[in-house]
Amino acid sequence: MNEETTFLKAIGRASKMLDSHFNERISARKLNLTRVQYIALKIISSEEVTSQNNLAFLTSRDKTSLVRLLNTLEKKGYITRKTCKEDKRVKLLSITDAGRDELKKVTPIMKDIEEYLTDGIETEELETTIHVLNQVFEKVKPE
Amino acid sequence: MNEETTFLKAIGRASKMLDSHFNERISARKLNLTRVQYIALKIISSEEVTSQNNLAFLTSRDKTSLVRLLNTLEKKGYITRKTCKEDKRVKLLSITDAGRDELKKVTPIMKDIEEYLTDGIETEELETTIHVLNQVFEKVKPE
DNA sequence: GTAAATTAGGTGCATATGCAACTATTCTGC
DNA sequence: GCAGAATAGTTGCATATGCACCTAATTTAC
Repeated sequence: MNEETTFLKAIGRASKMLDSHFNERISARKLNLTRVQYIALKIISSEEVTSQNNLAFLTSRDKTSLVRLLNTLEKKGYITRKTCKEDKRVKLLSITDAGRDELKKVTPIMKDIEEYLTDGIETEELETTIHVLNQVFEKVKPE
Repeated sequence: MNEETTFLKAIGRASKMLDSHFNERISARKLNLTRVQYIALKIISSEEVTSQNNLAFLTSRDKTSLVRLLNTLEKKGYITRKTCKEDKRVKLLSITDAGRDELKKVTPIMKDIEEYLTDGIETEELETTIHVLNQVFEKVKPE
């Protein structure tokens, strides 16, 4: 075994499997959202007003990544972009009814996955894990 | 806060930050390996013989993803592909001297990152976290 | 022993990601 | 009040990823 990279490997593998598992469940139900699209759409639906840059910050992604992600969501008819009147550089994002419908279908799947993956793990172990992972995030997060 | 997705969110964010942090360190040193390229190259260097399909299995990735990853590594001169004599469908992968040199430069960076990220975390907490993450992996891994 | 199934590797297509460089707009310093 | 700095969004380029489908080689089933 590779002692010095056990921790990084564990994080990377778990994250990768989580993604695969999500995609499997989504495509099995013939739904139409990737994991990142889900994350973005959920934030857009819950925020009062969101700019693309703000969304990039909230998802810890480069703004260029968001541009293309939002192009896809817009093409699917799940969001709209509207130029802000006060600052014409800014585009305000909002979710459409179709987007809200899709979100309503995908959200319980996320919940199922969380339940499935955490089943059999002690509450205390789970809390420790979340705590440690959040420490990792805090240590290297931007800003 | 979003109670039902705390665990998944923590995994996703930590993994994402880990990747960003790796890329920052690599580009700061003007090195020439992405994280996935590093993972693949390391396996190729440590295995006696490796086929592309085996590497896809070992990295939990689709074989098409590996094809293109290996194209890149081959173009960089870090690996070679050789058709297997016993089974002409198979291509055997091996690392070149240039690949070994690059690997030698990147490996300590991975070690540094692991040390940096785990610094200040109790050994017991760390073990719990690795254990929990590996359970997640085992639950949803392929095969 | 040959046809059918399986396997290894590969392409085409769609999505995701980040860096560098760009445009348009707004802010700031003087 | 205008020049230069900063900011929001965008495009070009390179890499990564997986699915559907393809070709070539091997295995199997009869």
